[in-house]
Amino acid sequence: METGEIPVESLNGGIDLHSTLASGQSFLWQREAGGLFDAPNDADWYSTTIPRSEADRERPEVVRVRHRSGAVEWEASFDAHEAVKSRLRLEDDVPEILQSILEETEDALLQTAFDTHSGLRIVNDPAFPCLISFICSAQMRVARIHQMQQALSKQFGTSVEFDGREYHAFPTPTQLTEASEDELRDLKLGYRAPYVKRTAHQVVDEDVHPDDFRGVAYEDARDGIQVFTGVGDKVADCVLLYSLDYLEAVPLDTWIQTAIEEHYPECARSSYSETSRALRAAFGGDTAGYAQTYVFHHLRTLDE
DNA sequence: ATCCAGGATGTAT
DNA sequence: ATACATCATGGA
Repeated sequence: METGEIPVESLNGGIDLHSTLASGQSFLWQREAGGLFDAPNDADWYSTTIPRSEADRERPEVVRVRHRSGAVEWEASFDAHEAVKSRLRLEDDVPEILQSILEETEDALLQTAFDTHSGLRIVNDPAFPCLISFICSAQMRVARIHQMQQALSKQFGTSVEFDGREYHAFPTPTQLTEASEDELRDLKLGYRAPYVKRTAHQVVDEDVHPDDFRGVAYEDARDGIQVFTGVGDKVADCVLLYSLDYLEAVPLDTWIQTAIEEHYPECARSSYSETSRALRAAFGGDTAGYAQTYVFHHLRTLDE
């Protein structure tokens, strides 16, 4: 086992692992003790797997992290320093980003969301698992989306032992093509089962991968990634924001639509694309996704 | 029971 | 382009 720590407390605004990993951005982490959505304990470890390479079925790597005295501590099956920095976007200067957003829009909701959830960061998930996660997200609650991804991993992913425990990698595209629609429905994917199966086949048979859109102009990438079955504007934005490095993406889900009605009615337009442009501008442009993610998490947790 | 959850698809207009 | 029904599932 390799270990390390990455200082984050005063650097780039620190991190709240629970807010970051259980706020409906990523569905690929779990808590070592207890359910991901149970009340958090300060010293909890959060674990996930990392594909070793593009090749299918190679033994995946395992990493776990916790927040300790001003640092992210990690333990892993490999030297995970760069992977942890990348997966948690530890190089984002979050205070600078949030302050920059507030300079453009002096807004009580944003201010409250930023203050209430200090340490919330945007994640950087691997693209295919992120794509499947958000295809499954349609009309589903956060906890159940997470449950579905864990079920997919246990059923179809490669299992690997680390530090005496068994972990399950997210299935590769090929592994998912070998799942039948009925098997996917047995995992409670419902009508999303054929979307997942068809998307996996697109990756394998048509040689198109969500990573292919990395670097394409934002709106072109959002349109382009909708070639995958089950991906519309909103899911496309989630994949761009939480996996492909597009911090300007502002997924317009039901919570954000309500927020527009109640807080930003001047941003409402007749199409997703136009509303997205207006809200993106209101949320400070290039890093608008940070504002979106804070508002989403804030509104969704108001009753707690 | 009825409504809703990080919506998308197929079809008709 | 836009409007509508339809698609599973479980919790409130």
